[in-house]
Amino acid sequence: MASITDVAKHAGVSVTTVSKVINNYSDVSEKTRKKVNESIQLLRYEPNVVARGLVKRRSWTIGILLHNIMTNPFVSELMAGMQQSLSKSGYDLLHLTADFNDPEYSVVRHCSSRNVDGMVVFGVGRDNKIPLDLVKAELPTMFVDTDLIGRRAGYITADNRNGILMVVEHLYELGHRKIAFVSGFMGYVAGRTRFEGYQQGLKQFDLPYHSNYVEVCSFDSMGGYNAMQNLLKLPDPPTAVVCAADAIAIGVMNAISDAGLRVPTDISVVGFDNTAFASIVKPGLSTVNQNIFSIGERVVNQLIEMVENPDHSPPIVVEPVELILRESTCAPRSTTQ
Amino acid sequence: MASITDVAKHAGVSVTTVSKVINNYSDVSEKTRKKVNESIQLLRYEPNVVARGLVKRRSWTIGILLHNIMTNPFVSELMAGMQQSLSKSGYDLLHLTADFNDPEYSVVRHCSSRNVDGMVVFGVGRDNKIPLDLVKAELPTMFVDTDLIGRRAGYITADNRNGILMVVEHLYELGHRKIAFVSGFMGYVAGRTRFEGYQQGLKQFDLPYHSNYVEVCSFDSMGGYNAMQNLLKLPDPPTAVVCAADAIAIGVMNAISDAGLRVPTDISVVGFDNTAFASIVKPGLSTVNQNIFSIGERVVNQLIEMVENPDHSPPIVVEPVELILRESTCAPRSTTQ
DNA sequence: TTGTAAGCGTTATCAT
DNA sequence: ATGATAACGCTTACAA
Repeated sequence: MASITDVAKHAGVSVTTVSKVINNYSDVSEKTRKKVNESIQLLRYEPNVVARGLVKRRSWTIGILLHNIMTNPFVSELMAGMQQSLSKSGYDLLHLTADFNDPEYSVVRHCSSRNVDGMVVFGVGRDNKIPLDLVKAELPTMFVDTDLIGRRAGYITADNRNGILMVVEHLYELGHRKIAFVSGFMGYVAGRTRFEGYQQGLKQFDLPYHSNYVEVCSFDSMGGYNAMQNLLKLPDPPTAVVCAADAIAIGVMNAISDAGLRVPTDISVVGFDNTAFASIVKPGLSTVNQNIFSIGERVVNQLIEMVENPDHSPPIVVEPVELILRESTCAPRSTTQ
Repeated sequence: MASITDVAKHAGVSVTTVSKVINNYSDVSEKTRKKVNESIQLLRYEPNVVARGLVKRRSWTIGILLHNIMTNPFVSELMAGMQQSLSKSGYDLLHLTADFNDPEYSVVRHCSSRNVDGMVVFGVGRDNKIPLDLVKAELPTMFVDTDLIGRRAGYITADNRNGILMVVEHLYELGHRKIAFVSGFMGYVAGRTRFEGYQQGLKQFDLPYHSNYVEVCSFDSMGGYNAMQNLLKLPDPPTAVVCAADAIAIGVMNAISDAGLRVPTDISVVGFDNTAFASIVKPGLSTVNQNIFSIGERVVNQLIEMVENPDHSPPIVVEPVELILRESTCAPRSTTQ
C-alpha cells in the first residue's frame, strides 16, 4: 500500500503538502492540490489511520464492552443501530475482548493501549468494577441500561417505567382490577424501573398493592412458568399478568394453558421487549416494544459528540417505548368483582 | 498514561532495554529486568499497541464484516464464540463499518488503513465484490458460510448437507415415504447444500424425487406458510416436511394447523438451526443444531493461525451438526402407501 | 504557498 | 548486556 511519502514523491511535493491536501488545509494552491489529488487517485493511496492516531492520540475507534452476549437478545439490534450511526462518522467499532473474571484486567489500560476514543458498555451492572473505572478515568463513556453517570459518562435506557405504566393502563381500561406482576431479578435498572412502573400504575388507578401479586423469578420462560403456577394457587388469582420480559411471558402463558385455562379469555398476559417470540407465539403476545436500534444509533451519536467536544455534558437519554397489542389481552370474564 | 520513555527514565535505563524487557528478550540481565519490571508495575505502564503496530505493521486486530446483522439470528452466538477464542490471544475484534451500497468503498483499503491483520466475513454472498477483493488482495481471511477460497482465504460452514441427510434418515425410519422440502432461496451455500442433502437423502433411501415436493420460498415464517399451503393443495400431499430453516418451519406448522391438521400426527415437520423458537413453539420443533459458537471459536483460531504463520494453508472447515428431536415428528398415519 | 524538522511510542539494527 | 540511532506513517510548528 502506498504511503504518504510515495504520494509526495509521485507528485513532486513534500510530505507536508500532501498532508495538507488530505486534511483540507487552505494554504495549498489549487494547482498543487490538483496534482496531489491525482497522485492519490493513481496510487490508490489511503491515509494510515494508525499512524495518524499515534500523533493525534486518537484512533477514530469506539470501544464496546459486551457482557453475556449470548443471553441478551438485543446485541445484534443494538449493534446494527450503532453501525448505522457509525457509517457516517469515520469511526470503527472495536470490540474489546475482556476476561471479566481476570482481576488484573483493566479496561482503562486496555483502552489507552489502543487509543480508544470512547466506550459503549452494555450488560455490565453498576456493581462491576469496570464501569466505575471508566467513570473515574473520565474516558468518554455511554452506558446502555446502567444508570451511571460521571464527568464524561452518561447513559441511555428505554422508558421502562412508562412502558409498564401503559400496560397497566391498557389492562385497567379493559376492566382488569386484579393485575399481577412477574419480574426478573431486579439487579439491573431495567428490572427496577419496570417494577416501579407497575407500582405507579396501581397507584394511578387506585388499585391496592398486594405483595402476593408480585412474583420475582429468573429472566426466562422457566422462571415465568413457576411464577405463574404460584399465582394460580392463590385463593383469588389475578385476571391479568404483566411480565417484565417476553421470555417470562412465554412461560406464564404455558403455565396458564397447562392449568387448563386459556389466554386471554381466562387470563390476560402482557410481555416486554417485543422479541421475535412475541409475534410467533399463539396467541400473539401483547408487549412493549423498545426501539433498540434507535438506542444503538443514539448511543453512538452522543458518544461521538462527547468525544469530539470535551464540553459536551454527558447526557441521560430515555428512549420512548410503544405498546404493541396482539391477542393476549381482552376484558376479564366478569367485570364485576 | 505512562510511556516507555517514562519507564526508562524511572528505571534509569534506555528505552531499548525497556522494550527488550517487555518483549522478553534474553539479552537482559536479571538485575535490570527486575528493576524495569518494578518501574512498569509502579507506573502502571501498558505498552501502546498502536505505536507498536506502526513499526510492526500489525494491529493485533481481527476485522469483521457483517452483512444484514439484524436478520441473522446467529451474529451474537458467532461473536460470543469468537470472543472466547480471542480472549486468549491478545487480539481485539474490529467491527468495520462499511457502507455496502457505496461503490467507492474498498475493504482492502479500509483494512490496510487500520493495519487489520485478518478478516472474518459473515453473511456476504460470493457474488459481492467485497469477498473477491479480499481474496485478491491476499489478506488473511476466513469466510463464514461462503464457499470461497484463495491463497490466504479459507472458509467455515456447518455440515448442512449431512444435517438434512440425518433428517431424511430419521423421517424414513419413522416410516415416511412422502417427504417434501421447503427451502429458502439458494443464493447462499447454506441453502444449496441443504437442498443437496435432501436430494442425497432421497437417493440413499430409493425415494423418488418429485419437483412438486420442493418449494422455494423466502427465508421466513411467511414464506414457509405460503409454501405449505401449496403443498397441501397437492393431490397427494407429503406426510413429512423438511424445512431449510426454523423460521420457515414455524410458518409451515402454522399453515398445517390453520388447515385443520395437526403436527406431528397428520404431518411431521423438521426445521434447521435450532433457534430459540424451536424449543418454544408448540409442539416443540425437531431441528438440526449448528454449533455456531464453536464455528466462532474455530474461525478465529484458524484466522490467527493464518495471520501468524504465512505458510499455514487456508482451511476449509466443516463443523458437525446434530439432530435435535422434539415433538414435531412421528410415524405417518398409515405406513402403507 | 511550500518545505524542513521534530515528535507521537514503539521496535530493530548495530555499535559499544 | 546495554544503548544510540533510525525507522514506521503521519501531523504540526516554524522557517523560508
